[in-house]
Amino acid sequence: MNLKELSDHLGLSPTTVSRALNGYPEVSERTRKRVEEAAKQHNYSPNARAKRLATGRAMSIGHLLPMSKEHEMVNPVFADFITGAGKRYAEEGYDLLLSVVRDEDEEETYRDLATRGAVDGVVIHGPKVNDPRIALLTELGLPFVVHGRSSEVNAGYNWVDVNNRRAFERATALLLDLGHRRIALLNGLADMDFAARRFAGFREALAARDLAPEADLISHAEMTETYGYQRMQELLALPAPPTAVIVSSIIPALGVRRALVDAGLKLAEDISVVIHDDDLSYFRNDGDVPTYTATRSSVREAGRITAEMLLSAITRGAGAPQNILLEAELMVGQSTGPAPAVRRLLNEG
Amino acid sequence: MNLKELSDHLGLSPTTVSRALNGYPEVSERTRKRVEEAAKQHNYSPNARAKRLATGRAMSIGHLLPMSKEHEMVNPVFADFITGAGKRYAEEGYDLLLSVVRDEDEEETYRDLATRGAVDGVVIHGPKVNDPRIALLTELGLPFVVHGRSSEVNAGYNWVDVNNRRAFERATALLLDLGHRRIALLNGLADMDFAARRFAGFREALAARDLAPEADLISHAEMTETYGYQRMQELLALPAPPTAVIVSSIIPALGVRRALVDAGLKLAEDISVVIHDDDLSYFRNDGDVPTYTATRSSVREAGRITAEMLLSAITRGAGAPQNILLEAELMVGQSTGPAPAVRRLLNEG
DNA sequence: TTGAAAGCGTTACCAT
DNA sequence: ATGGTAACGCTTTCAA
Repeated sequence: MNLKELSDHLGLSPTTVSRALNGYPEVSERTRKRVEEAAKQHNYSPNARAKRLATGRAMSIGHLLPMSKEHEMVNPVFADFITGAGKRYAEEGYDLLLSVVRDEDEEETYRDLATRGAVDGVVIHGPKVNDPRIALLTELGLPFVVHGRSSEVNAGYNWVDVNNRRAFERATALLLDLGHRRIALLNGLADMDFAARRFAGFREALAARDLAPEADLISHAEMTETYGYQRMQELLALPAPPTAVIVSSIIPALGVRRALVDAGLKLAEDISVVIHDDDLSYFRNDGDVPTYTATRSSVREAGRITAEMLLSAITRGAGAPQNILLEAELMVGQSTGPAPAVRRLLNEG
Repeated sequence: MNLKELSDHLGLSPTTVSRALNGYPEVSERTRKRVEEAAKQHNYSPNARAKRLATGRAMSIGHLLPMSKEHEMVNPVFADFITGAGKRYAEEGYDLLLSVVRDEDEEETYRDLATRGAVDGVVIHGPKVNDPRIALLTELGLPFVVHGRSSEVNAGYNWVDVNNRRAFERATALLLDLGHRRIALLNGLADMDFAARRFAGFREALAARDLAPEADLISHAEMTETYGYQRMQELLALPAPPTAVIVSSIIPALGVRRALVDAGLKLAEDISVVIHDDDLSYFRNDGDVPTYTATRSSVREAGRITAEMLLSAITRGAGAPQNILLEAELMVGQSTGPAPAVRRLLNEG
């Protein structure tokens, strides 16, 4: 059933029926009631295709996941994020369009999306330190929000990010306070913005105590379990192994744990491990496993906030760029102990 | 730039330009060339909203993820699957619409999607043993493909599934051949179709040797690391613990490994572990970690195949239901050894 | 408060 | 081979 049929059936004009259904004030309460009931009864909802053409709005939001040729992994955080955002879209009658786009045809895909008018705005995932998509979308005039930031881009733009720098500064400071001096960092790929900010926080905590990061304790790579396993083995083989390790995600942390177990080492006693876990919700450990968890933020809530910001930019117009920085919650578990040498002193004293 | 402007610019009618761009045969080669060049130069692509209304097709496919109130976890396989499917859609000019729908407003969401005409077809994820969505979509006349199956639904419908039954039958048979008799199964939620089929394969392998599954060795739960950890501890505490364990996913398997390590047990020597891993691709272990891997299938390829089937159902009409059963590849690693008692015999002999 | 009619930007039918 | 025009199903402007 379409609008014309429904209005014929009611003995009203399509105009009035449309108005009644879209909450226009100039329609009488009596008519509105009648129309609404008839619509429900005949299971009518306006044809999305016609509505989109008539209003000039796509009523959909694009979520664009970058995927380079070498690194085909999709961030696990994504599923949770999209759940939160999708819910908000649904409330406002928007659809969520998902597109996995390879780096190489990035520009074409974005231009096409804009000129086709398939979306009213997009969310950018996985921003690099210097991400070309921001300039591109600005040029295209397509409203967007970045999930994360792109530090080397100077222009203003909308973003929602978690305070990665601060989270890693606090985690590092925690370990330093426990007496650790050789702290390893297993970070994500160096060109990812979140990884750069985490590294910055790490460096700042050290600098505050006049310490400098040691190159052989720092690594950047895609966050797989294998990475954690192999890297931890390398670290243990160093002349002076670290007494503590900060891991950028739960996935490589699983590998780290395996390497420690293989080496017969005990968490918190022989070595301290701090994990940052945007990802933890995915594992649903219910507070059980990694007791050595350090920080966590609600990924789903971030999705909701991002959606909110984008919808606002679309409906209420661009205005000044909006930025929201979410603070990660610090949780300290039993796998963070004093440095071995420190504990020896404590025991002796 | 829209069609009218482009055609004015070329001194042609919109009709001709549209035909040239859509590959109709009745347009002269010379004109087509001219039109194509002008379109590229002016960065013209037809407005998706207008096209959709004119053709009566949404040119988009919905992917519908169920999410119950209690179990908010999104299957990690999903990201890979959607990448494969999305690529195929893009090739055919279709957009991918993603919707996370809660069980409670399932019916309303589906009806709305159909009457709004927002999609030309949908892919159903995470089917239950008896999934009401199949009857609903059939009634709505919306083309669909199920990723997985719904065993207790008798009507025909399109599906793409991996041979879960066979994979678990083979895994179980492998362990039985190695001499194991007390084999535990850590399965997914009992009402999920994939879990039911895996259990069926497990039972069949036992039955083929006149063995029956033992209730205290079987468990069904959401596949978290915690589940693997706690369940493995329960199993080890049994009067007669299992000599082998089959785990339905890599996630709980990580918990199983942790429990074994905690208990001071060695894989393959003290206990055998077989993991089924649709999920493994996500971890990108590059053949390193779980050497105790049993089966694997290419999730991305499954996505592509599913997309292909749905597009065919949409464009070439419904026809007879299509079904594709993908075989899982069996890989046996070093963590599957003979049963402890068996090995003792071998050593003594 | 209601209705008629003009758009939205395509595609597709019918002429030429 | 090309063009005029209706149609797709809504929203929105202008009249009444």
